[in-house]
Amino acid sequence: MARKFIDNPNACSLVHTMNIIGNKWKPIILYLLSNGSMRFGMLNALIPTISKKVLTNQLKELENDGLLLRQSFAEIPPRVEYSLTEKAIGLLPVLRMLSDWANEAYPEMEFEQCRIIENGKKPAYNNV
Amino acid sequence: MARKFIDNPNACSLVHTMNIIGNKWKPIILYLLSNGSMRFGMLNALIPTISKKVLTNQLKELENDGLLLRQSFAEIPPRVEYSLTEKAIGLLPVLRMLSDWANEAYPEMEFEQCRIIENGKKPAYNNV
DNA sequence: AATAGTGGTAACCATAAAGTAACTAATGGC
DNA sequence: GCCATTAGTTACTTTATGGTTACCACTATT
Repeated sequence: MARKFIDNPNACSLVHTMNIIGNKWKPIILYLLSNGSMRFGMLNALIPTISKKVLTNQLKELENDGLLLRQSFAEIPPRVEYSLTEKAIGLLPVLRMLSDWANEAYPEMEFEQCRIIENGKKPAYNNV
Repeated sequence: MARKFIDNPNACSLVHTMNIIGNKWKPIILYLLSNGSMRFGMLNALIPTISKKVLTNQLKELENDGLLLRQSFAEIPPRVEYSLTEKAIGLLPVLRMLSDWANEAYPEMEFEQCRIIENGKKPAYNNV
């Protein structure tokens, strides 16, 4: 009877990290918040290809995982500010390394602007 | 008329990296290959919760992105060895940081063994 | 003659993730 | 009275991802 799990502590913490940040939008969100807090609408403007529904959802998950602080102000119209927690700040150098790696490993690519999914097709990444 | 792309070089190379390794299986595969080459069947045994179809597919994508070398030997029964390229080796310290981060950020968790999806439910990560 | 062993592939199905459009609450300004 | 504003939510549809089972090729062994 075969094992039904991965039996390796390092692989497992890696899996855990990837479960938290390893998707299409979360690293971008964290990166954009690295210079300070930002409102929902601003995040949506900087990532124009994400839908509001999904952005809401990603922010909620990041908050639940302890990476984001959500501050809601009792104003009309509403104002909500998102900022990084200490946990997330500890991740920033790693994110930086991930992006540096792409620049080194794929020097022929120019990462000026990127589309994130256009018309439901891959590539999720595309130079413009 | 709104932008349809993300206008930030650092975010874009980050997106690119995550498109390459930011999914459920790829970081594990790379990690397992960090000690040397390995056969298809061995990878499958060490990641018992992945299906052959998906493993094949992930290996193919990693090969296409220049992270894996695939060596097929003309033997019966067949033997195929996968190993990391230089590009992938450059990624290992980053993977290590990702896993270290999880250990620091979530000290209450014990990453001994993990299940990767059970019965189609999250959590994708689960202590046993 | 049947079976085991390896690294797949094909057809088909289930689930998860993401997208779209319309809608809401509460207030200020015209 | 009407519209704009913001941060969402809801219901519904589409796309992507992953899983299951069966099958293949080729040889050695029983």
